[in-house]
Amino acid sequence: MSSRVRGSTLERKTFAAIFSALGDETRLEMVNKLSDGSSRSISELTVGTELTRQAVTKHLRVLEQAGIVQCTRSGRESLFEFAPNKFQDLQSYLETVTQQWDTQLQRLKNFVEG
Amino acid sequence: MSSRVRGSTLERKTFAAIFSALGDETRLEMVNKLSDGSSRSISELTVGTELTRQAVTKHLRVLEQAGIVQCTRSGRESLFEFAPNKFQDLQSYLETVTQQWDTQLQRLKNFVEG
DNA sequence: GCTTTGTGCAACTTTATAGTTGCTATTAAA
DNA sequence: TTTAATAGCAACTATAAAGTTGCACAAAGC
Repeated sequence: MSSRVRGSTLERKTFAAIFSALGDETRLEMVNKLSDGSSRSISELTVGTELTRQAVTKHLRVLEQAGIVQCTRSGRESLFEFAPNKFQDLQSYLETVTQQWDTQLQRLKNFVEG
Repeated sequence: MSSRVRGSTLERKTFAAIFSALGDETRLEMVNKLSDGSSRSISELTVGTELTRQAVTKHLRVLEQAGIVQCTRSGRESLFEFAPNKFQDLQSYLETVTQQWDTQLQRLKNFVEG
């Protein structure tokens, strides 16, 4: 059996990693912040949260690992910015699954109706 | 600050739960199986996996809790089937975020150029 | 009635994740 | 050149998640 998902070159494992990275309120909050296109330092992203800088750093690394954000070093700062590619991959994945479901359901309907 | 995500009535917490439920290879595999529209029992869904029935049950309950699958009891069987609504919610969410990103990036571009 | 099949519940182990504290290094500012 | 700010690394705790085993119970089948 193929470990790939139809309509994409990404493996199931990769999708799971992306979903998992987004499966946390704090990280969704960060993604939401960064989706305004600006890049922010770890300290900036820590302000307004109830977390320590180190906790925020860990979350950012999880997002980076999954490819949802990108990190560049500038001086003494680590700047993070949103990277939309993986989001588009997820959209494709969700589309594929729902389309598959639609198609098969229609097939079943046709069969029942004769 | 609002705990809601623009363009949807679902709270961030709910989205996190759905993403989290999909953030597991085994569960993605199950979703993939069930996306053919048919409903299957726990035993059926256990066949072909390396897991015990109880482990599979736990995974299915996680998916059910997140609203990704539905469960109906029929005789002595618990039948699970795919429920696409939450998938559509996710699609909306992803769209919203990427659109927000596009918009803000365009705004930035206009500012720089203008 | 007895057996098989499908399931649920509870207790337990193992491992991963979230979060913390403490220390060090580097960059920028005074 | 001290001092502030920004961050990385390592060790640690606490909690959640994944998976197991064992037992009990209801529904079908013989």
